[in-house]
Amino acid sequence: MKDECPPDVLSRRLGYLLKHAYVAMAAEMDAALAPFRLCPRELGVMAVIAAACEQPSQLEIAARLGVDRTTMVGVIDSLESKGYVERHRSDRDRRRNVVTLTAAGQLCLGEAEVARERVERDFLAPLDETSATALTEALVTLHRARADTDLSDSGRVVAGHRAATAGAPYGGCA
Amino acid sequence: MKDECPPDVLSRRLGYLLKHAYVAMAAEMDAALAPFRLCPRELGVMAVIAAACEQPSQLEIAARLGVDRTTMVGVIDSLESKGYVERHRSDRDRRRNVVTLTAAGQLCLGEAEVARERVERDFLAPLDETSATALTEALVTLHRARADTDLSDSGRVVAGHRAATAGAPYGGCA
DNA sequence: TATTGTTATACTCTATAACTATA
DNA sequence: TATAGTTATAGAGTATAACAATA
Repeated sequence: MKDECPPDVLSRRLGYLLKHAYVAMAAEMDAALAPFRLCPRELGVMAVIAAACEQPSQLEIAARLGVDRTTMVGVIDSLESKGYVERHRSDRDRRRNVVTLTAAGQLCLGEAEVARERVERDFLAPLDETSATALTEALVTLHRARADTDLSDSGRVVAGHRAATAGAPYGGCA
Repeated sequence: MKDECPPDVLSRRLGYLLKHAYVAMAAEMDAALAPFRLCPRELGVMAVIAAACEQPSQLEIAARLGVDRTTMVGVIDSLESKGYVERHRSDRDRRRNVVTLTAAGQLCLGEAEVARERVERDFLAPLDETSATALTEALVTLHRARADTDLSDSGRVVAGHRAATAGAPYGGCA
């Protein structure tokens, strides 16, 4: 087991750090949500539904999460098969599928959100409170800055997102 | 275009923020490295080779980057086809493929690293210097904490990494 | 018997295009 | 003609298992 000469070629690179932070968080979130038969994306869908004033359609949910509408079909299928959501044809516009939480879905959402918050707390546990807050605030600032520039560039919030994620978790190689 | 009622159901969630920060960074890195015919992972491989005291084998490079040795074969194939690296059988142990940078590879690495640093600077541009430093330091702290616990848990640095990334960039749904 | 590199295979996730129905 | 949902297909990326050469 040989040690590296410069103690860290990679662990000072922002891309490397972000990637590994994200992967570690995703793994812990997957594990924490497994008892609820949910993945992080499904929890996100349910949270979006619960937070919306008017009941959102599949397309609106997809847009807010930055996923394709064809992908959303499967996510809703999965949630519906578990009894957490229901599809209803909109009366106003019969093309739209309005998605609502069932009672079981609302109950599950509440418990799963507690689990999610615990994962986030545990994840930040190695940091003191000042650093943890600074990290979160910095990420929020970066997220807002990116949302602004994306909007001014193309009018589409998720522009650039799709291309970057095409089957390539870490950035596809040639 | 309807606005959400609570201004941000998702953008206060740590998982969401980390995911989007990583995806945005990966997209910009991909674009910045494209002129060099490199992807971020390939740049990482070259950086690891350049930083190692003794010339590393494919397996050692793979271990340091946390990727499978079967995946490393293709990465080295790609770099070799571009003339950036060469494979040599180790004299000491003829099973090992020692990977070295070519002159073209060293030149390319130097220029690509400049591009990478520019991407990282641009990415942090929306933050003041204090926040940018705090973000980086927090990520380093979290990374080290995770490396420590992984080591004490199983003796394997990349434990948990593999399972989390199996074909599921954002955490696979059932 | 264990390790390194390699290949082949299967699986997951995503995007693209095409189809249906509604507007 | 355009939009919402759906389906089928193809593509990228990874892990798994099996194999050859070497230790």
